[in-house]
Amino acid sequence: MSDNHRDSHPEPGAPRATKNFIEQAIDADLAAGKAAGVFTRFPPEPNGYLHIGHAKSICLNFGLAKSYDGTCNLRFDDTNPSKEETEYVESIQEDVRWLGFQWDNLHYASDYFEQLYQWAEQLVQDGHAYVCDLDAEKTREYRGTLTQPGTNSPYRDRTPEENLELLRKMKAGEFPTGARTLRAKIDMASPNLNLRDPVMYRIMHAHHHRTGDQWCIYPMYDWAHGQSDSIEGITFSICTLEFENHRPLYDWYCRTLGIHHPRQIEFARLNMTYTVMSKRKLLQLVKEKHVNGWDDPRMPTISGLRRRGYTPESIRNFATDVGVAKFNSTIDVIRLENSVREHLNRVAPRRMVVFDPIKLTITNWPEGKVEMVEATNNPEDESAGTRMVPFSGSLLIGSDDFREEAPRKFFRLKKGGAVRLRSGYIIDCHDVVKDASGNVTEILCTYDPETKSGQDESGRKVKGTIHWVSAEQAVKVEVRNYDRLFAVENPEVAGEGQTFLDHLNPDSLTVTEAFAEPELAESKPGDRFQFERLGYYVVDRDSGEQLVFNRVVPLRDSWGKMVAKGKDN
RNA sequence: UACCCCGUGGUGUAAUUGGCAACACUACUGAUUUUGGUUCAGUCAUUCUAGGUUCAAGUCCUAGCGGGGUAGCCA
Repeated sequence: MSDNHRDSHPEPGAPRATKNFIEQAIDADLAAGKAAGVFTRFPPEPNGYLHIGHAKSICLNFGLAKSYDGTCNLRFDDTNPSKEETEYVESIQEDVRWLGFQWDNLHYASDYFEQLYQWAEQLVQDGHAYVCDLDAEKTREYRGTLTQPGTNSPYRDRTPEENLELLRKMKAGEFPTGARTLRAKIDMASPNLNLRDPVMYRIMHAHHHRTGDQWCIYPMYDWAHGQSDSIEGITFSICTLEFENHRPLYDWYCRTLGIHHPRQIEFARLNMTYTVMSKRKLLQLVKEKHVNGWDDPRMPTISGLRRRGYTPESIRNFATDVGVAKFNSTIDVIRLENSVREHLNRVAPRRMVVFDPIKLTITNWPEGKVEMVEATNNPEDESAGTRMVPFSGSLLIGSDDFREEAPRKFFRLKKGGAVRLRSGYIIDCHDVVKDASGNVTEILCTYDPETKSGQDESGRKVKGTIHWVSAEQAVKVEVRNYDRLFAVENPEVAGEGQTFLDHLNPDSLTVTEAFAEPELAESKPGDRFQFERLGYYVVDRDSGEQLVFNRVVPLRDSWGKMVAKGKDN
């Protein structure tokens, strides 16, 4: 096992150097014979799209199963028909698969509704559950507060016979929505509010995405989740911290029913800077059209990251990298961006694309001549080979790469200076052409024929290398430069009368036209490239006649940093 | 102010379970470079505080401080 994270490019679930607290707990249980193996599950509610936080949980659950040679199920926690939709069921499966995981079994909590009901009758008959007629408001009043104990429901002491009859009538649809509940009979004075006679079933005359109108009573999370785990033979039920207070109830149900008892272990959910992670807020962003759908490349959803150009491998690496603990931390989004940079640096072919172009004419180039020059596809990977790029006397370069007058530290092209054209020749700038208002419209250079890339024996050295395209052969493309969706580290912190929406970054998307080397015309949606000296880009599915590229993430830019700090001269 | 959980560099995670505080990322320096990318080297800590146990405490004990969670017929 390597202790070096940098050379670990894990397959799904590959082992890491040190064990996290969950693995240590598993080791202990396994050694003590408390668990027969590692059987986990990923249990999303199909009421929204999966996001990067879920990715952490997916990597954890599937990863644990893989490294311990166990199994991991995908189970939809579909116990609330009013929120759940088939659309979400499908997107979730797609996202899990795309991340590189395959579940051993696909289940739905709704598959267990009948079994759950049988167990409910058992609890009723054993005097562990009762039908309560209190409405929602009264139930809350009777529950007490954080500092005061609750009081017993007046319906708490109904006989098992009476309860059974009422429960059957509830199930048969004889009462309206919200009229009654089935509650576990535990302890209204418990300091843990989850144990103050929690509701097991509520009446909802609603259409369920899978069971249709078969049921009008639906189990609550606590009543469904642990039992579903139990039925599936789950041994370690991994969930997030907010369920910690639910564990005593989880245990109570399994113990009281006398069924297989998985161990629930909680870990801290992922928080990340410059984004929001709650399903409610993500839904709001979509519904109010602050973004263009769930898979908008600015969204932290798996589908958004996919469209943004993130690779599954980079997300898996990120998940392993941030680790698992119980401390409520916030991960710097830079780490996510780094993980995709690190991967794409190794695998993305390089291409030259010019933004905000300015014309550059080579005055000593033979009229009309086009020369094909050889360019390296990826200096990090020799097997990626080379490609041919057309070079001519009429070129386009980025206007950022030229200044008529420039400070000492400006290594790019300036009047009277020289620079290498990537994969081409060294050129010397001797003059510029300006329009009436004094703006440079054309740069005039000569090229040095002795300095052709790959066969340069001139010994000439220049400080800068810039990219370019041949004006005639360049392909016009659309570029969508995405940036962070929010302008502040923690959008949740909003001032008086503000919401997280007030922190949306107005510059999260900048669309521009750019000029690409012709090779790029062949690319298809999903293809990823490094635009040399600029960043990583992916072909968007919106591409048609004209290609559309999304910026995954820019390259590190130490020059830009110097400029920002005023250290550029 | 009830109960539960958590406090280790700027960030996140470790520390053979009582034995030299480590790894990664960021930031900053420098080197290399036909991408101001990549790569390489270096720099950055009173382990929340105060006591205690011990030859030895990030780790164990006590008290305090700080952060998070919990009062859905949501999950």
